[in-house]
Amino acid sequence: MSYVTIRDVARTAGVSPATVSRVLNGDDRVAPDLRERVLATVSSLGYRPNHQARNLRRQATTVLGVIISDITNPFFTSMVRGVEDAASEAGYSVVLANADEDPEKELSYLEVAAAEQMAGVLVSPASHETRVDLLTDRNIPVVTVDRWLPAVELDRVTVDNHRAAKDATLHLAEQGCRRIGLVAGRPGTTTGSSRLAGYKAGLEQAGLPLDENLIVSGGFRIEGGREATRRLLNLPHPPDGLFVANNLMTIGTIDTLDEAGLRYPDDIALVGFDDMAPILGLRSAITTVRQPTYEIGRRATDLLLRRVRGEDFPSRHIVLQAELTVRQSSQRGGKDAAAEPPPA
Amino acid sequence: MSYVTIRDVARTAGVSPATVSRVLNGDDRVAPDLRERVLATVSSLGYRPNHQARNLRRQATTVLGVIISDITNPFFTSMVRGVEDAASEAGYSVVLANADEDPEKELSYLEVAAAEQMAGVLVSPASHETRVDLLTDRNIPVVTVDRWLPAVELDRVTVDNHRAAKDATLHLAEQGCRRIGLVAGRPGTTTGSSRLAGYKAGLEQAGLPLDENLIVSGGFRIEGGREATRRLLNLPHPPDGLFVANNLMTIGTIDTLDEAGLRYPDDIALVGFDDMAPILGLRSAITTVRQPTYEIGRRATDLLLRRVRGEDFPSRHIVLQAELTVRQSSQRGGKDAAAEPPPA
DNA sequence: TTGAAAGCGCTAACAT
DNA sequence: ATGTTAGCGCTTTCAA
Repeated sequence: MSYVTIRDVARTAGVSPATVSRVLNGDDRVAPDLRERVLATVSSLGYRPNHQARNLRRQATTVLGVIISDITNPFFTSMVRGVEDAASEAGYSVVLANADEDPEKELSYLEVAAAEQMAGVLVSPASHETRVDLLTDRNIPVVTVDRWLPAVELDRVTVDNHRAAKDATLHLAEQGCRRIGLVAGRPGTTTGSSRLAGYKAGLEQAGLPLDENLIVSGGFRIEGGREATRRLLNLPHPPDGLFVANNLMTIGTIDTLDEAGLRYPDDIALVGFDDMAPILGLRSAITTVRQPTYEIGRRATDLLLRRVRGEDFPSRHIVLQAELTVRQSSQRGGKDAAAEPPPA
Repeated sequence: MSYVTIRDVARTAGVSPATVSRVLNGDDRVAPDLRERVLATVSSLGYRPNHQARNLRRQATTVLGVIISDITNPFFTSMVRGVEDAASEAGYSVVLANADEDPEKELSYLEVAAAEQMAGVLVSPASHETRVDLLTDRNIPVVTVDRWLPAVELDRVTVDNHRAAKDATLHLAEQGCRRIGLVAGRPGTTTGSSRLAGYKAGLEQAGLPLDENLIVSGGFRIEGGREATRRLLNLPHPPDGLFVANNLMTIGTIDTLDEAGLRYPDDIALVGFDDMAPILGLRSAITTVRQPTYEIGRRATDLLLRRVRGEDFPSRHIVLQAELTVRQSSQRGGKDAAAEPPPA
């Protein structure tokens, strides 16, 4: 209401609004003296451009949206670093929205992104029903990260969840586990089902029987991990190894094992998915499948920016590799396993 | 370009744009049959309002910004939950920006917030020089959270850092520590200096001498905590107790202590600031000062929304209490201290 | 109760 | 090289 507009600058500098606009947008053909005068006026008046107006006129923004399924998960916050670096190099800014694994919240943020005409959006879908069409219908490019939508043909960046889960399962089998339990992820997400499928493939390749009782979902949340682990421990034939399908659930699992007085790997071997910043990798020494989180963010953003710039190409599926990092929690029988007991 | 505007709806429904606008904004005085027709057309055409245009006209948005100083810090992500709940109840959406403790990044997000004309902004300032004037000059309400700006009179929500740090220090003294080290926070933040001051006050009250060598800054980051702890351990007279001024640094400290083969509380008593989601409180059993993160987010947002709605009142300083939660890492001499050694 | 018209701040086509 | 003008999509007086 009472702030400086491009008109004010123009009047004060004694030029037309168009000239001010040109200077501000780096248009070459403006006389040096005028440019000088405009710039001086801009800073003396403290002029700040109004993006809403600019965007409305240009029909384009330089803001990228990231709709995250759970902001308390370090996987995403670490990924965001990669997004921000890639975006800021290209002159875009990034705003985040937290869907909190709630399809309704997610929907409302998709609507915000559409209504705000964001230049492009990165989504980690909370379900298979995620309404990305709200964006694509408006020609707003979308790239899915981490998870993807089977029903929609879109660019995506993921890790090879199937292989990683199979590796983890095989590793447990190699350590001598015969009954490997799975604390599974959220049903209705591709990560959840790929890791489940990889687990099954691992069992098969190891020649171990599949026991459905050994599979319990923890919904990718800490509390879910806790409950799922309790259920598994209370089984008539409890597992001798555990593969936990994400980092948050691993926290819940560790806590439950401690509660039950079970030690890993001695009483039960343990492999998690995703590091927890450096935390899980620390003194807890949990074997985990490590994802290249920063890289995921960068690659997804690079892809998104190409779409934003109007490039047209068949949809790309970038699949990065996740690596099993073996630490103490899964190493059985080795004399090193209990070599360095953490302080009480 | 090729999407549905209010004009299209108007034309198709056989009314004027003004009428469509009225229906969409819940204006009473529209004939029921027209309202009916408009609504039907809106959904059949798949019309979505363009916020940029609306905001430009109204000179107001319903988006709140949160500029976070470090998104990988669970303190902030947990706080954001409170922000989102309070905002969505009031019909506002929330976008986050990560300043990453970098004043330049922070500045660029302040500019984004101003240019996007956000309704209000929550800021946790990265330094004392944070340019909130970019917002306040445009009459965009700002509330600072966690940290505040001494040079600017603004609403703020913080915890009583001085008292909390004093309590932590006194607790260590009571456990028999005579040389209490401080892994201090970022200089140039109020949290950093309040916790430092509280530490000094605690020493004084405990009758312990102040030794400047025992104070090393870790800049609120994991790596900083690691380095600061190393420096403290290498002192000619190393500390027998450690107060670490935030959660990320506590991770670094724990790691360094482990590396050095030092056990806590046996070799050195340890108190951290902020829980790390539930992680630090888990089997690591670190004594911490716990902040009411969710509450901080809620209260700050409630305050911000009152300003957004135009309420005028003297600037409020809400100070919440942080509580010392005593766990094993600081309890010396007690027989319980090493009762439950975590599994290797 | 409804419509016509103006204008939010900016940019871009057109004119000079 | 610079200015004039129109208009992005929407809301809101004002008039009818």
